[in-house]
Amino acid sequence: MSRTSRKVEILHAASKIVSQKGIFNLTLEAVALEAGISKGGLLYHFPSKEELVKGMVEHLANNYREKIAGNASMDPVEKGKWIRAYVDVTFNQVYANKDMHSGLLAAKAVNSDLLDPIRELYTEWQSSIEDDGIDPVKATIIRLATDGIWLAELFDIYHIGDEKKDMVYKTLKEWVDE
Amino acid sequence: MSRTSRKVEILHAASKIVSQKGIFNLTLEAVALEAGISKGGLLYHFPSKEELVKGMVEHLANNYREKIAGNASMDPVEKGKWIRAYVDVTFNQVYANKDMHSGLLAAKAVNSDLLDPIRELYTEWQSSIEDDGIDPVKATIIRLATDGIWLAELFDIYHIGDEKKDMVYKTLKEWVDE
DNA sequence: AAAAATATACCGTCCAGATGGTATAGTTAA
DNA sequence: TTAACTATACCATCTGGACGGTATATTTTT
Repeated sequence: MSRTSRKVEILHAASKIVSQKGIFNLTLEAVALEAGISKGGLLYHFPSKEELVKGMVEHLANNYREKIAGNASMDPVEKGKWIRAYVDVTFNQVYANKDMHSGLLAAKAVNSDLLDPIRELYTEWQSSIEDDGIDPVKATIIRLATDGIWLAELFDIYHIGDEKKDMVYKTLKEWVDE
Repeated sequence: MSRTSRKVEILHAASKIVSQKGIFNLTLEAVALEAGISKGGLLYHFPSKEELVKGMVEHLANNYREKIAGNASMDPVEKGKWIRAYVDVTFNQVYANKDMHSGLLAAKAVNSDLLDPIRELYTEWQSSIEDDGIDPVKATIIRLATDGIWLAELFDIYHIGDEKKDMVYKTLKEWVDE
């Protein structure tokens, strides 16, 4: 247990650095400092920077997958449960999204192959969503719009206001049930 | 003329490096090599790496703005012309999109403030789109879905197939005219 | 018009500092 | 005692960018 939790602590420290100071400041020393550990200790857990980023991506991919699957499995209505889960989780889980932001940025910068777990996630979700009993094009557009919100937030290029965000959220959910 | 075109050549070289080799390989030496210039010559045109990235962002922001404005101004129908222009340009201008990708990634990595011109772009577009004679929530969702496509492509996390992309495109444009 | 001065557009080298990673010695817990 | 974990010292490499030059075009002065 101690091993696992230490690792997770380190991953959180790494995420924090990426989101607050940018990818270029994701140095081993900075991560060690933020995690309250020595550089040697950090390298004991993650033998290279690439392994560290790989760990970030895998961790967040697993979390996200579980969260969406859990949400879908608790939905009383079968039709459209996956797209509803995707929309709900993505709109409302702000904290998890920030992890996603950091992981994506770090992986894209360090080595694009590290994004594979996320690609798998998306492939899974896309097929669940298309096989969800509602019009697949409409479902895809709903998913894309949801992605548009969090990806624009990731880059800080456009932050939708709270009221407008709410209206978009409601409209998208209505479309699922139409 | 020679000054301007040299600068643009350098910016293209920088974009190419970012898109092909990632942000960590955007070094002054690599850009100089790709642009067929010496490091000293590069630094003559862009006195620091930050200035180089700033140049990338400003260049692509201006190009994009002109392209969308041009498209909107040539639309015979007033109602919905901005959202139509946004959808058309974003779906169809693949080359310009790649520049956008590189510029965003570089700016986000080097210094978030460099993204300001892109933020302005989005603010302008958003207000044009909302003041375009069609339901603003619907228009916003159409824009978000469009963003979702190119931002997912930016990260290589999800590439929509051509036929599906076409169907999404058609559906979005129908919604504009409904 | 000739000479002098200045500006523009480059080039290649050098270096301090930062960084990823190794080696190694020490500590704690089972 | 052993395995899990931590801390420190160290090294080789890379990078931004400062710097000193060169060549050519343009302007100013005489």
